[in-house]
Amino acid sequence: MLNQKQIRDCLDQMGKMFPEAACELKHSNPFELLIAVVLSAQSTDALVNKVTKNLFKKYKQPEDYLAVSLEELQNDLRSIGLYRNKSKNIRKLCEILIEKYNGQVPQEHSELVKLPGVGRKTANVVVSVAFGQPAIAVDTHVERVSKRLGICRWKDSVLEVEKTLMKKVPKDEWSITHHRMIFFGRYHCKAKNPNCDSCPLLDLCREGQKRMRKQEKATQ
DNA sequence: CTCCCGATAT
DNA sequence: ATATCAGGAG
Repeated sequence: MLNQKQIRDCLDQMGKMFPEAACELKHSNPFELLIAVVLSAQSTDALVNKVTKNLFKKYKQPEDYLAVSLEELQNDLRSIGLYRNKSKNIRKLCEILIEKYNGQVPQEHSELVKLPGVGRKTANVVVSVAFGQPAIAVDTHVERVSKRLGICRWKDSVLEVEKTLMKKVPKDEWSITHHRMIFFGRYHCKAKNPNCDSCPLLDLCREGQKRMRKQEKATQ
């Protein structure tokens, strides 16, 4: 396991590698962000942005999602994948926003997670990105990077990963750290072919060193 | 735990 | 062909 100073070194290096790390889901208000994050489950930002470019022209407020048939919304979301669940969730979610929240996106994490299709990770992204509250959303990248580096244990749940990060990282750095880890995971410490060769964190990374040894063996 | 699911990279 | 993608619900 990495100690406090080693974790600090990791985060600083990630900051140098990706100084511009920020939310890549295109949106112009909290409602659009909420929709985009719900759509992003098990999909990619690039694909979500492609779909929302047209989607947000057609659907500007919660009422607009209820004004069309379920089939029409499904058609508009088809290319994202998981589109049946997502269509149904978004319709119900819009209904609740209108009935309970005056058509606005609630700012409280505890309220957000009550919405269909919104779990802990999605709520964390919304409060952090839309409302500036400190949060660490643990997605597939944050989880993989934390486990490879040894910030947490392999068997830890996503909630345990989040708790560890919240304990090890100062609260005023939660949001930026979360984005740096995402960028590091998405563009460098990738799931398939991580760039261990050119990784400034290699001396700190047990998984990276294991991979390098394996590579060494294979090229003999 | 399984299911939902199309697009993309490898 | 197969793994992976800003997960959530049953």
